[in-house]
Amino acid sequence: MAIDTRNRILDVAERMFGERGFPATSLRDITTEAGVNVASVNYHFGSKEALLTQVLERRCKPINERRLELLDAVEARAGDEPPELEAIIRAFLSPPFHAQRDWGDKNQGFLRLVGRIHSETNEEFRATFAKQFDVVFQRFTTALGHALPQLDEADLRRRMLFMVGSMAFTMSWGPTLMSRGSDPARDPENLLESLVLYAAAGMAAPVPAAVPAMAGTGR
Amino acid sequence: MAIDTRNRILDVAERMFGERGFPATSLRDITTEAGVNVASVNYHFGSKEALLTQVLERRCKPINERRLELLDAVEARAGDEPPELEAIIRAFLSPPFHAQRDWGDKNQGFLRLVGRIHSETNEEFRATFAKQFDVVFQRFTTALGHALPQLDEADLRRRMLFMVGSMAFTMSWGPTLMSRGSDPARDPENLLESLVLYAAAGMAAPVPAAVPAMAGTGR
DNA sequence: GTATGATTAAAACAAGTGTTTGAGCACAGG
DNA sequence: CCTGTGCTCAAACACTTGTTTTAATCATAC
Repeated sequence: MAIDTRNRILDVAERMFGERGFPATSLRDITTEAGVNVASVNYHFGSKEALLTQVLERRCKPINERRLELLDAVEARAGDEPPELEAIIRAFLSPPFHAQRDWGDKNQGFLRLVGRIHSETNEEFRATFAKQFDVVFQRFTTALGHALPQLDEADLRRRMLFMVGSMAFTMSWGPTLMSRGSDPARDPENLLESLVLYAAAGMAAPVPAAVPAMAGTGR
Repeated sequence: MAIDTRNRILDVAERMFGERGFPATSLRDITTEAGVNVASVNYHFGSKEALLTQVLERRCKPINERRLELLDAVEARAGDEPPELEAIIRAFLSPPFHAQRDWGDKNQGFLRLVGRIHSETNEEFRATFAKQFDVVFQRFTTALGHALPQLDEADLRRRMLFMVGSMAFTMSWGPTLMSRGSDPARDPENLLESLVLYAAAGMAAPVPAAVPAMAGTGR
């Protein structure tokens, strides 16, 4: 019964944190819906924040492992050549989207949760959480740098920021905002393909002409 | 003194909502820092949520008005031709970035708040808030549709989602994440230019299922 | 001067928060 | 049988939340 309670809490917490956000979800909301006692959370996890950590780790670990797997494959296939831009981006973006598909619709709230992490937790927690992504981010930065040698490091970092932003936002609100559209727009696979193309084009955009801080834009 | 109290509450609330998020910020946090009584919030604004509305409106209204102004200018300059893609995107993206510059550093928290709105408020509030953007979104959708006739509506909407996502994420966390980088990376003007180029290239990316349109497409 | 209406202040309100407690249960191994 | 151990439960804990109340204060017009 113990492992069962644990998982029921994790499932409900994942969904509710995703739907309402972390601070706006109370432990009683979770435990009531899960049909367990309030004290179970502190018994099994220690605290509300520790519960959030567990919720995130359970899903993020396989996603990030998959990302690295795919990147390994891309780099192996490229040999000594610089790897293909679109393939790198797909290796980065597809695991979370496929996770959504694999876990079924009922767990789609998790992707919203990931999108929220960046804006709902305090700085310390985020720093801890970000460690899970350190190696992933490092590996992909290097790979993208090889595929886009014309970009300096600042440009590369900025564009990765843009890519992560569109990914996080899409995972958070894509399903909701697209729900009044046609069927294909809701299909995660189509959404992913669109995003890959968009990000690849953006990444490969011409480098800015290094504006000396005052070009037009008067106002 | 009344208007003074109001503004002091608005300023502190804007910053704190941006830094910690809406649910995580208590009225007592705000009023203590602002040096006013707790009851002032309910006296002057009615409720915590109404305060958030006021905070947002005070900043968003001029931003959206500026967006429409700039779009008008772009369309007027284009005449009967389809307007230039990059110009449309710049009309959409530059006002919030310039707002950051114009309001000074102490109000930079507001942009984080805007980025957070999409993830920290309940559905009803967001719907109310989104009305402020209805006309803006409609106008820009139309303009982008003219500049990118090869995109069907679903693709266009998806790519606008991506663009808004990278914008929101950048405004939320760009300054934080870039703070350990070099100086130019932190300059809002450079960040904006990078984002415009990135978004323009992404918007103009080849459509997935369509015939491989020849590079350039004349025009 | 006082009267009037707007603004502030301290205090209390009811409800909700995360967490802790200690009694109770089931069930293993002795 | 009894003794632990792992777990669940209702209750209470101390505290914070947004909001309301009531009285005091202020500026201003009569």
